[in-house]
Amino acid sequence: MGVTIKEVAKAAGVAPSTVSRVIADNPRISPATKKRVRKAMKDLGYHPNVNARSLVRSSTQAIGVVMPSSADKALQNPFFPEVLRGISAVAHDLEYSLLLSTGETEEEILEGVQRMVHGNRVDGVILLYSRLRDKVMEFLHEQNFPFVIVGKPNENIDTISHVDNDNIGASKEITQHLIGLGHRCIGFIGGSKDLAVTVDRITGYEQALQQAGLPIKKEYRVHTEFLKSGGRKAVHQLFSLKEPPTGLVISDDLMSIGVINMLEEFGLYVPEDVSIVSFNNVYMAEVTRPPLTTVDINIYELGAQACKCLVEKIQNKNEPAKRIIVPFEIKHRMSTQHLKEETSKRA
Amino acid sequence: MGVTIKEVAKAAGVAPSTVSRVIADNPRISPATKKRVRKAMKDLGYHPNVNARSLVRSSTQAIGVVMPSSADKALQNPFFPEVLRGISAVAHDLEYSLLLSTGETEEEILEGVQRMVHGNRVDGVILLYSRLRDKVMEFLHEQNFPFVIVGKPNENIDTISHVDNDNIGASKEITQHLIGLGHRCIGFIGGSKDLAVTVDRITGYEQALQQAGLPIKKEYRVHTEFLKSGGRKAVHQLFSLKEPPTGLVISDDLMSIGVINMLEEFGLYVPEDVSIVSFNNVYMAEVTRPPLTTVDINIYELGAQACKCLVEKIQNKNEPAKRIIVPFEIKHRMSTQHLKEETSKRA
DNA sequence: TGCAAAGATGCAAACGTTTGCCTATTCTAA
DNA sequence: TTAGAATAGGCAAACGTTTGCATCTTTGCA
Repeated sequence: MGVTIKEVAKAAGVAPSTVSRVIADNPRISPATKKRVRKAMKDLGYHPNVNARSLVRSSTQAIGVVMPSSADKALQNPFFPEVLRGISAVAHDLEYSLLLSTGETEEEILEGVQRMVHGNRVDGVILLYSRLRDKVMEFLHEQNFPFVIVGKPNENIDTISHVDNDNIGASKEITQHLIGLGHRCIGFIGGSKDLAVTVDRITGYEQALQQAGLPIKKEYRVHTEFLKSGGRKAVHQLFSLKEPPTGLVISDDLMSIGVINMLEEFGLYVPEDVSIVSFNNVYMAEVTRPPLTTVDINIYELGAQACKCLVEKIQNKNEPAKRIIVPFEIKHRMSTQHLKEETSKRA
Repeated sequence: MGVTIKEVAKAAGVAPSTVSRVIADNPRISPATKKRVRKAMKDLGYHPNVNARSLVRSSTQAIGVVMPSSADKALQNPFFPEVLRGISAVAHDLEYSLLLSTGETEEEILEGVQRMVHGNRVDGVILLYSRLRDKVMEFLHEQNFPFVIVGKPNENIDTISHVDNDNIGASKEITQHLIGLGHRCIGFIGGSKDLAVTVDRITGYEQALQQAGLPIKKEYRVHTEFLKSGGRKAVHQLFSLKEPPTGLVISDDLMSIGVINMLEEFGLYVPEDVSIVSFNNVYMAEVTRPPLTTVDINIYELGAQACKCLVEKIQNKNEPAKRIIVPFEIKHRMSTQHLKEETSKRA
């Protein structure tokens, strides 16, 4: 079907090996020959067969991208397209292909990844999530297969390359913002505690509280998958406390939108009644009502750096494990305001 | 590095070809031998090298998925993760891998696709968008390479397999819903007219208007990329008309959310002042305020069908071109209401 | 008992590259 | 003039499979 290197060789009157070297731009081939061969390639519409190449080089020019389980709605989070955009940009530059892997269950995902690495389909893998005792991560680690995590590994943090934000710092800073506005009762809403990112953001939140001499109350913390019925109940409880929070640190913009909606049902408005800050700065955060004060974690860069880092690791097997921290930036918008007098008196 | 078929053969005391046939579960191999070989495979931890296999079979078990240009924010639309989820599910079942392709510009995307097909990286391609005179589509079509479009091709509709909704019907039906609520002045807000989906939804909208004896006014139609500054201006204009619309058909849920926000700035509330219906039923539509009345186009199924259809085409080269219509369903929620008296008198 | 048919397995070529090593030609310099 | 280096290119093996065909056993049946 396709035209092969041999046909090009014949057309150009050289040996296949010469054509191969022309493709690789090997200096041992004279400029004149190169020109001739290139013409033949163009004339015949030649394109190298990557499978054959992969076979002998035992390296595909491809990297696997592993998404979290698609069972939950988390996948609908614009985080993923955006990080993919970053990965894709540098992959394209470096002439790498992207192999995607998802599945409904963790088991399915693991299968997919195993197919990828055992079958020699990819040279390395990017993990788009980081959860406690993750099978996929364990598998890659024990296979000693090149991979990098977007986020922060829960174990082996020094031997696993990862690119992350300073989530503790970011969370601390944005919580301080709330404190600076006079809030004293500040709640935290986040996803599963198995997610490293959740843990870090709680830590930062608590650090800020502590540093300001504010009490850390367990009942101010709610963990919910993604605003499903269970989530509603939790938020409802939070605002049924004798002393409900006046400020909320929320781990994700999309959650914020859900919470704002829910609060409105209770007759509570943002930012008049409760101030909200969150994370990620997805596009919706700008467009929603009110626009969200949120920390921009630079998702695109997260992806780009991860891809760059992975390729370095692939090309040099004993590149040391790296930890790359991409800077965040707080976007001040309309979802927070100074604590109102009456409410502050209440405290 | 990896263990090869030869080593397995040696371990099992058979020829490589026998091992190969065991992998393929060829009936010519006796059950006893199969068992022995399988044991050897397991013991040695054998996994076939897909590149070698692809080379001789000249078929990778992979399909390419082409996303639209990531330059605009459209990629942040949950449509894509969802359709990917559908594709991924059946791909996983059929043991196909997914190769992703995006790019900032159309040129970049085309490059990516060419690399995919020329390099023999994929057996077929799914296009996740359909726009007028699209280079990628033209390329695939003239190469006679197996592909299917999610959406509706603008040209060669009978020779290009595609899976789509009845967007004309859906749009007509949802517009009729608005009309049924007493609305007489109904606007349409959608994306680029180059997108087949936009055209269809306009058509349905106009059919409903016409059938109800309502005038079709050009000034009621606005096309905007995605709620950028230009979009704001257009919506502003729309509501500065002497007779502004009381109902809006919007081509995408995310747009709806933006529009609702914008209207609020003008002191207009949904659904009290203007009723809104839109398309897609993304998860946000349920959670936003007010919850959106929208047509559920069953995005997951769109993806699943596309993948299934593509694989059929791959496995049987002269499978005829198909057109698959997945049913829609209108989700009635809170973004519409009966036209208020005063307003209807105005007309 | 003999022989064809069926059953089970092996041989080797082929897929399209890359690359280590060899060869032939041209240069350089003593 | 010639040995040796430098330059340019070719040969053939190797990568790990699949598969058409050949081969060797059995088996069944007359």
